[in-house]
Amino acid sequence: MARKASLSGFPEWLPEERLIEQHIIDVLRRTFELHGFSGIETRAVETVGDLLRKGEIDKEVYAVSRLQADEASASESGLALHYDLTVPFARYVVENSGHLAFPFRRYQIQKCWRGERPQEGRAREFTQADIDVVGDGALPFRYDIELALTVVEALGALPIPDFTLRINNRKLAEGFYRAIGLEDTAAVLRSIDKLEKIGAEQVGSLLREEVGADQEQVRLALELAGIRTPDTSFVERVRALGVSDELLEEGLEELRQVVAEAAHRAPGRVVADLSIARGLDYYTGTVYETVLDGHESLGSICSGGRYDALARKGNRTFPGVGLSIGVTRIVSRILSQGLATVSRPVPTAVLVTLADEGSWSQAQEVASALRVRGIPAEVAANAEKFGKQIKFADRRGIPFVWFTDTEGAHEVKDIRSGEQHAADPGSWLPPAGDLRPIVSAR
RNA sequence: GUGGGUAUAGCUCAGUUGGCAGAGCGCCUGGUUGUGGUCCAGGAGGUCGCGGGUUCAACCCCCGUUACUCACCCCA
Repeated sequence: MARKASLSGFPEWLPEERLIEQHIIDVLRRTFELHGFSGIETRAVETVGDLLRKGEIDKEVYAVSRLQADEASASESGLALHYDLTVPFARYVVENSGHLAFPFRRYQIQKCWRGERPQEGRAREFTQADIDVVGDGALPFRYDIELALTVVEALGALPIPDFTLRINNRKLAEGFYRAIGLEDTAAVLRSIDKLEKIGAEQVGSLLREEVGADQEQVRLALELAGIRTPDTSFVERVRALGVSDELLEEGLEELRQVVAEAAHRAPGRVVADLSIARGLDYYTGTVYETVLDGHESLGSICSGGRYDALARKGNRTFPGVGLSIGVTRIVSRILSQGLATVSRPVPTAVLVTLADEGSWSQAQEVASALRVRGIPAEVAANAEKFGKQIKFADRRGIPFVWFTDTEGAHEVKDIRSGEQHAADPGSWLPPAGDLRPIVSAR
């Protein structure tokens, strides 16, 4: 279950829990690199000016300053911890544009900080795993498809339940709402975004109150948002609403391409969901959101989209498309619901015991001989009774105990089965499943 | 920021009308004198979140406070 942290919202895991988190980070990194994304790390702080440029909510941002602040440290003033990885990446692209080859694809797995009220799945300090592709001036639409397929593969390799990647397109939504006379698309999207949570009727009231929509506009908006298909059949259903608009058509075609290819390459994992809005207003095309099936209340575990101007430098613009995976959100749910298990809680595979106090050095040689072949081993610190040394291993979940008698004969015991036999430190290997802790879905 | 809940042993939790601080699990020791786990016997372990108040007497009642937690908001 989810453990209390000493400070709410700043989770700290036990070793066996951390093994699960590390496994997830390892899987994501491996998948991203298989798809050719380069890893980068950006500093923890940005200037407040850079962070707020995207119009985020400033009260969530943690400011950073020295306790003994003085005027001389003006260059350090106005620093704050980043609350996502997109804004720092945008700055990084601008600063290093001369050294990067575009389109540039990168992954970035780092802590982020937001000063909000914590709950399960929402921490103040959390890890995000981002992938983005950014172009110089233009970025082929095809990347919108590729990014979706990459995260589907990455999430599919994690010890989590089935998930659904829901995809929509901002052009489609904006074109549609504009065509039916709803000009404040941002406000419309904010209301539509609540559809799953509060239901169609309440959203209808919201639309009437917030944007002054009439009966017919509410009907059409709700009809559109109610469309959810695992294939390209959403296109006909949108057309059947009888609304025509140039931007709407463009969005329809883009979404059709993404869903067609995704349905082909990752069947069952992707749906066109025209209710997906995404709060952030810098998205300009494809938008993604991912929920764990049966864990919808947890919220999105992976979301993102296309932005025409991730960054600007002089008269150059850098369009991008990217997704963020909420590592901490996923880990906290895995732990609270026991969705995954680890085969043992420590890295150690073998405890090398001591027959007497004088054999410590010899035991270290045994351990070294094992480590050379990649077998994690540790040596007992004292020549306690064997019963105690075995118990030491048992409590920690170390599966094997090594004995060397005074004549130098070696034996290894599997303390789960109790089996014990002669073994050679230079050639013995544990079963493959016991070499390292293994994380698996329950 | 708004509203609800909780706080007692390492962990999970009892604690009656206000009357000596409890259980299970875990831990330590011994039985078993250098091969654990089961069993038996014994043992250690507490600022009852913190600060006030009422009372002969407070874990219990009252006030305040802090932390945790759930929901709203928002999001990964």
